Order: sequence, then C-alpha cells, then structure tokens
Amino acid sequence: MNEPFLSRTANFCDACTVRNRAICGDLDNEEIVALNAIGQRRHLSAGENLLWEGDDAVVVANVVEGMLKLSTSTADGKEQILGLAFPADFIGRPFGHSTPYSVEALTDVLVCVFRRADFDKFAREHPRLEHKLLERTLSELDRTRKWMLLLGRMTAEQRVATFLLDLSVRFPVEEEVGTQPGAFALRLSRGQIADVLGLTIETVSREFTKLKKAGVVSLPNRREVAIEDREALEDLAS
Amino acid sequence: MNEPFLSRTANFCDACTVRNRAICGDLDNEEIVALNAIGQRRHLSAGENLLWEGDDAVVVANVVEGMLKLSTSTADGKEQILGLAFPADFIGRPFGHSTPYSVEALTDVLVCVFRRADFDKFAREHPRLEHKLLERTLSELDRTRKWMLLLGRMTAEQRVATFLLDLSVRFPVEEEVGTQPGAFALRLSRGQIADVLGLTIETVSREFTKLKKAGVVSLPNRREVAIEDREALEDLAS
DNA sequence: CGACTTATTGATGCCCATCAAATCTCGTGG
DNA sequence: CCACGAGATTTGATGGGCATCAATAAGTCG
Repeated sequence: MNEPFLSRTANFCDACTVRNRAICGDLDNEEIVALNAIGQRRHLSAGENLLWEGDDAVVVANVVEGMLKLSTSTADGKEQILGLAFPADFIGRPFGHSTPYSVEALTDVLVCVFRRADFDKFAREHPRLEHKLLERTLSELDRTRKWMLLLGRMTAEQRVATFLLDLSVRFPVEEEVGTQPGAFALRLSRGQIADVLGLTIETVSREFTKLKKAGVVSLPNRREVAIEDREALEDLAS
Repeated sequence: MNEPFLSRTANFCDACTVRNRAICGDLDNEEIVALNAIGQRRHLSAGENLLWEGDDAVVVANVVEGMLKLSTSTADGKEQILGLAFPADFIGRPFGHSTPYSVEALTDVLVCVFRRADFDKFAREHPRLEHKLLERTLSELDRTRKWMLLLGRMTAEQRVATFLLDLSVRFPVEEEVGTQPGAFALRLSRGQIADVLGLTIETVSREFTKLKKAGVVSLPNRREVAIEDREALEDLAS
C-alpha cells in the first residue's frame, strides 16, 4: 500500500545517469512521469545524424551517453563545428521553426528524444523545467563565446593545447587499460579535431608531433593522449 | 473612475520604444509596474563601459537606444568582439556569478538597468518573463553560432561583405542628410570594425577600397556607406 | 599478407598580420 | 581664416602561419 504506485510505470528516468544534471533535474516524480510519456530513448551509432541544418525543427533531445558535434556549413561547403555535446547537454532548438545546425554522433550515443511540439508545450506548462533550460542555454552561450575567442584569435598551437586541456577535464581518466596512466581517450579522429578547431588535418598532426617532441604530451597510440607536463601545456594555451 | 489609476505612477516603460520587442513585452500592467520599481534608466556615452569581464555580475540590462559591443580578451591581451547589442537586446548574465564579457557603448546609449539579484528574483517569480528571456537567449545563441562560421571559415572579403549586409538590414535608412540616398551610417571606426570581424584595421581598409573600386559600394565619407550593387555584395558574402 | 583508411611528413604558395610611411580629417588656437 | 597637430585612414612592403598539394608511413580489417 505504501509502495509508490508510480514506480511501477516503466520509467527510464529512474535509472538515468544524467537525471540530476540535465534539465529534468528539478522535476518532481509526477512531472517526470509526464515527461517520460512524451519522450523516448534512442541509440545512435557513431557517424549517424540526429538533426540536419535547415530542417524543420521536429525534435529536441537530452544527451545521456556519448559525444556529438554541432556543425554548420558555408555556402561553398566548408564545415564549421559549433560545439560539442556531452552527457546532460540539451540539443535542438525549442520555440523555433528550423534547426540552425546539424547534429552528428561522434561516438555511439544514447539520447532522450522529444518531439519539439510536445516538448514546447510541456516546457511552457512547467516553469521549473523552463528555468533549467534557461540556465543551460545561458551557460551554453558562455561556452560558445569562449570558443569564438579560440576561433578568432588563437594560433594553431594555442587551439590544440586548449582542446587537450578541455578534453582532459571533461573525460576524467577512466580507461587506463594497459596503456599509460593518466592517458585519456581522444575518441576523435585527427580530421574531427581539425574541424572542431577550425584547422586542417595536417596542421593538427604537426602540432601533435611538436607537442610530443617537446615532451609536453605523449601519444601511446592514435586515439590516446597523456599529458606529461600540464603546466607547459597551460602556458601554450596562453 | 474608469481611468486606470496605475497610469498615474511615473512609469518610463509606457513610453519605451522597445517595450514590445524586449523581454518585458509579455508582462501585464501590474507586472510592468513591479519591474519598473526595480529598474532604472541610465545613459552611457560612447566609449563608456557597462560591464567588465570577470567582475561580479551585479547588473543586467535592456538596451533601449544605441549600440554596444560585447568583448573578451586572450591572456596576452588581444581583444575579441563576441557580438553587438542593439535596441531590445538583453545584456548581462542572470543566474550566474561573474560576467563573462565586457560591455562597452559604441555610440551614446540608453539602457534599462537592474541589479542582478533583483532581476533574478523577479524572473523566477514571473515565468512569462523567463520565457521571453529564454527565447531571446536561444536566438542570441543562434546568432553567436553564425558568427563563429564567420570567424572560423570566412575570408576577409566575405567577412566585410557579410558585415555590411548585416548593418544595412539592422539600420534601415534614416539619416539621409545631404549625402547619398541609400547610404547608411557605419557608426563604427575602422578599428572597431576590425575587432568585430577578427581582422586588422589595414585589412578592413583594403577590403573597403577593393569594394569601392569594384563599384559594389561607395563611401561618401568615413562614417557612411552606400551599397551600390547589393547582389554583387551578396555574392561576395558567399 | 595485401587493400584501404588514417596519420605523418615534406614542399610550396597565399592570405592576412605586421611594420612603416604617406595622406586625410578635424578640432584648436594663433 | 589658415596653420598646426593629433588621431584616423589609406597605401605600400615584407614575412609568417597555415592551407593546399603531394608523397610516404602506419594502422586496420578482410
């Protein structure tokens, strides 16, 4: 009798690893159930697209696992990555009619997807959720502006250094499998890194070897990096 | 008796030129009066700062008149402009502790200022205002991301062309005083334009003369531009 | 082990920053 | 009214950083 009957409802939010950090963090049980009703989980394989720039904005989503990139293109086809999305980040454009950027999974990804119309309605009816979304959007704006500094003013060396420091923070060492301690997984190809930093593959590669020769980092293998001299790297990031 | 007594309250919102477009647009009369009570108008002269990067976020503001720039700097002192603020835009960082960018008036400016703590409290109590703020923040994020494309991938020529087209849209011809018809006021020095576009003064100047020689624009004087061949300019903006 | 993808390394050239100097604009005071 | 000077803008010369083109090397998967 005392057992809360709601828990019987199949509810993937209960076990959600980003529940507290994502925009649903402030909702109570009843609200979560309602949100659950309009959302669904979806797996994406690395390389798959969730949204295409310019399409009607039909869905929004919360990232549960994995890493995605947001990108846009110039008229003449050059790609520019606008940012990366990590677990607990929110993706898509609520209250708008078209999606301003493409979203592609860089790794295998688990997202929690909502039809935009459903989400918009739900948000307007739940100010606490809207508030969370506002806070998240504001910090996303802050992060985006920091990125502008990188694209507008930093040299290739500074960009790569900044990027490595960022990643090392966002991916605390988990996967020390037989490799160097302190190493972390890059999870991005050189080409993807180049896109993120607004550089070319070749330049990224050259900067990596420069850093290696200087003893600042070591590269146990292609998809891993170990920061050997964090202070030096921070200096380079300027 | 039928005369609404509220109107007796001195209320500068009533005559506000951006009232409908700014975040206060959806508030009813009573709410406006309450908002009025915590805000105050303030004039800034061109060159004056409203916020400094890194300072405690003490105020937020609505732009009523004029044009401001948001900027940040690298550790080694190079400035990067993050964007421009026009009438009806919202400035500052609610729900945060420090201001992530500096705000400086480029022209004489009229703003409607709130202490951040007051504003935060008011916003949380008025979901309609929060919703407006959310929408505005989302479109600001869209605009900022477009700007990243400019900084990350466009050539100097494309940047200048894009900039001129943008300005011509944002400043519909008002001030045709004895100069060329269709001309509009630049209001920014070459140096300011250079900062905005992530270029140097010299490059901006060279691009301007190139455009002039190509007959795409004419420059009646230093602070004015007339677009002679919009189509060509749009092609250049790519 | 071979075919294919991804990364590294090398050579060259272009765009734009930097340094330098000439010219323009405009306010100020003689 | 004009001369003067400080700041802004334009124009010129040079160089560096990064893209581009090209070739080699290193993984990866059948």
